[in-house]
Amino acid sequence: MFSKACEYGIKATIFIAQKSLHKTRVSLKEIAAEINSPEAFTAKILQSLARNGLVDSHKGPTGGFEMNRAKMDTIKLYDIVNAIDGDNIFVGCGLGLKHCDANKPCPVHDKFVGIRENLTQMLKNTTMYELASGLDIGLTQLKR
Amino acid sequence: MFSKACEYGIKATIFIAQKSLHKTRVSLKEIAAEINSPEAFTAKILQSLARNGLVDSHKGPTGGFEMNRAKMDTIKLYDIVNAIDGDNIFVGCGLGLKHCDANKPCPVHDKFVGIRENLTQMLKNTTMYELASGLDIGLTQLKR
DNA sequence: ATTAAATAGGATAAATTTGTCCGAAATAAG
DNA sequence: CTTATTTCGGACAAATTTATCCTATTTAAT
Repeated sequence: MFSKACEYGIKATIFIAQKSLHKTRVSLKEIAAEINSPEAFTAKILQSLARNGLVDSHKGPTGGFEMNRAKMDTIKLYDIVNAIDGDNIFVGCGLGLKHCDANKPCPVHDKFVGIRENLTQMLKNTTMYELASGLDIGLTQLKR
Repeated sequence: MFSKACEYGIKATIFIAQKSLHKTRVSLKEIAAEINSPEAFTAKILQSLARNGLVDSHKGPTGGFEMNRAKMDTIKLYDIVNAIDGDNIFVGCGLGLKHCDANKPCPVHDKFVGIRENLTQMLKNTTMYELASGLDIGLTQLKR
């Protein structure tokens, strides 16, 4: 459903947010170890998220990644997915047609409308804070 | 959501089924032209679907692909997707974890359960006949 | 039998995604 | 100021997906 890059990006962001709940900055190394992802590849994804303002990064010793509480409430899962995989999953045709809509639908158009809407709304309604909290209290996991 | 191969496979199968409604066999060339797909690549996909018994193929002059009415009613969109892309989209973890379930859920597990179930049920409930009919009466399209 | 038309299948190539390497830039601390 | 630590960013490499090419096999028709 999501690209590998997006999976890593989501997991990394949730972990960063969880640590930020405790005012702790995390390094790339810690992140990659925690979410079990290739370090250099994860770095690329985090750079992109940082450039897009979805996480904050700091260079130098004691540097690393963090996310303030305001962002945790503002930024939705949707924003992470959209930043990494783009909006094709939200708006594109299920069969890859360029011009597919209610007027000129592909054979699966109507079948997909509802599911896509559910997915989009779910992602748009899910805050990073919510995901970080669940992880923080041990309700959810990022490994295995 | 689906791989390119899967998109081509779905479109090709629907077209084959539609033509079979009129007892007409279609060649690879016609299929690729109709669904706007690379011919040789489409051939690979159709070979695989034929090996799996999802479409019937015939060699030689007047040969081509077809699907009898019984299969149209039996075979679901689910079967096509499963044959080409496998079952990861139906059963795999949204974040790619190997061991993610209700007991040890990833942060998005609960959020995805419903959506995934909707998708699976929809694909399992959609027959090739239904899709072929919609195309046949001009309600849907495979191009553009 | 011969021919032509069609799918089957192996080998290969191109494109994209995933992953690695290394030097540059920033910055905290002594 | 120097050093060590960390992210940044470009170039490169590997793996996977997508796409092509060519020959073999099957089969209908003459």
